[in-house]
Amino acid sequence: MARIIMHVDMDAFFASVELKRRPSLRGQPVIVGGRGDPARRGVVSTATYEARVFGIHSGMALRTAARLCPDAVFLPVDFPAYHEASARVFECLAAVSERLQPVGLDEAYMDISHRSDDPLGIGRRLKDDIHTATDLVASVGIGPNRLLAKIASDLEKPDGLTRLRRADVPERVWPLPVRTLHGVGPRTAERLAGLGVETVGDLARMGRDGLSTEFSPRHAQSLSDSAHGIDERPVQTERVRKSIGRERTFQQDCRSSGRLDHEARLMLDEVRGRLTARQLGARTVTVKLRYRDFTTHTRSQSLASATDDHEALAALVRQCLFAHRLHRAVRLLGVQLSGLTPL
DNA sequence: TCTGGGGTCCTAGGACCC
DNA sequence: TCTGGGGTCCTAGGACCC
Repeated sequence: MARIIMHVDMDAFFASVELKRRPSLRGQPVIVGGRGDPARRGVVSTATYEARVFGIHSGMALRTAARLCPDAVFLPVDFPAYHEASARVFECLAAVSERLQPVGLDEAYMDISHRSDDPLGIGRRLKDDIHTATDLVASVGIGPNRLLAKIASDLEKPDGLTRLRRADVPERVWPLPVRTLHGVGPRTAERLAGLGVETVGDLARMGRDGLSTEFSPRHAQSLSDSAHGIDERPVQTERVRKSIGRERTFQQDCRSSGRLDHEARLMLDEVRGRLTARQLGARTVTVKLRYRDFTTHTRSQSLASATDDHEALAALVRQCLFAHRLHRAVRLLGVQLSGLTPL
C-alpha cells in the first residue's frame, strides 16, 4: 500500500506565541532570540514575516539582525511558554495519527497511510483544530514520503496546505534551489555549485555517477534519490536518546583555566541531574572547546561501563580539559555524556 | 570584536581480534 | 619473516537540523 505522509510545521512558532501575549506588537518586525538583547552574543531563533522582509532569518547573529532592521522588537526566548503551546499542538496531532514523529517543538511527521479519508481534508481539519486550540497557524504538507511532505509544507507557507505527488517533482520541485532538500546545507550546496548544480533539477540530471566524483558513494546516492523525490525513511515514533550535553558561549572569551574547570564542573552537575532523572548511566565524556576563530576541538574519555558516579565522571572531564592544554581564549565550553545505558 | 544550544548521523584512521 | 581480509570499538571532526 502506498504511504501517505503528512508534515506539519508551525508558522514562525516562537514569535507567534510571543505575539499572542503581546498583541500590540502585531504587524511589527519581531525577533525572538538569545536573551533578547542584540548587544549580547546570541542568534535569531524565529522572526516574524515582517522582520524576514529585511533579510532576517533564524541562525543569524542578533547583532547583525539589529543592523539590518534597527526598528525590530527583540524578545528573549521563553522555552517554558513554547513547550506549553507545543503540548497543545501535539494533542491535535495525536488525534490524527498515533504514528507521529516530533521534530523539535514546532514540527512533526505523521504517517496517515491507514486513513481512508481524503488527505487534504484531514490536513484542513487539523489546521482548524490547531487554530482553535492555540490561536496559532500551521502549514501542512502531504506527500508519498517525508522528503516530499516536508517540501510541500514549505511551498505555500504561511498558512499553507499542499500536496505533492511523485509525478509533481519535475514541475514543482526541480526549479527549487538544492538547499530546499533536507540534508543539503551550506557546505554541500557550495560543493554542488562547484559542479554547476544550483537547482534540484540540476542535481537530478547529474545523477549518482556524476556526483560520485565529489561525494562518498552513500552521499551521492542519497543526493540523487532526494532529487528524484525518493525517500524510504519511515516515520519514527520512538527514538532512543544517544547523548545528553550542555554547552555555553561566554559573553567574553575566557582565558582562565580555573574558571573553565569550575564551569565544566557546573555543567557536569546539570547534565548529571538530567541523567539521573532519566535513570541513565553514561560511559563516555566529551569536552568541547571553541575558540575565537571558530575552530572547535573535542576530547573524549570512556569508562569500561556506564556509571552515574559523579566523581568518576568529573575525573574524566578534568582529564579531557587538561588534554586540551588551554593556551587560547575559549569562546565556548561544552560537556557531553554519551554511551547512555539504563541503570 | 557576525555566528546559541540542543541534538543526530557519517566518515576515517588506528587498535585489536579472529 | 611476510602476508591476507573482515569486523568492531574508540576517538576526532565535520555536516546538518530545529
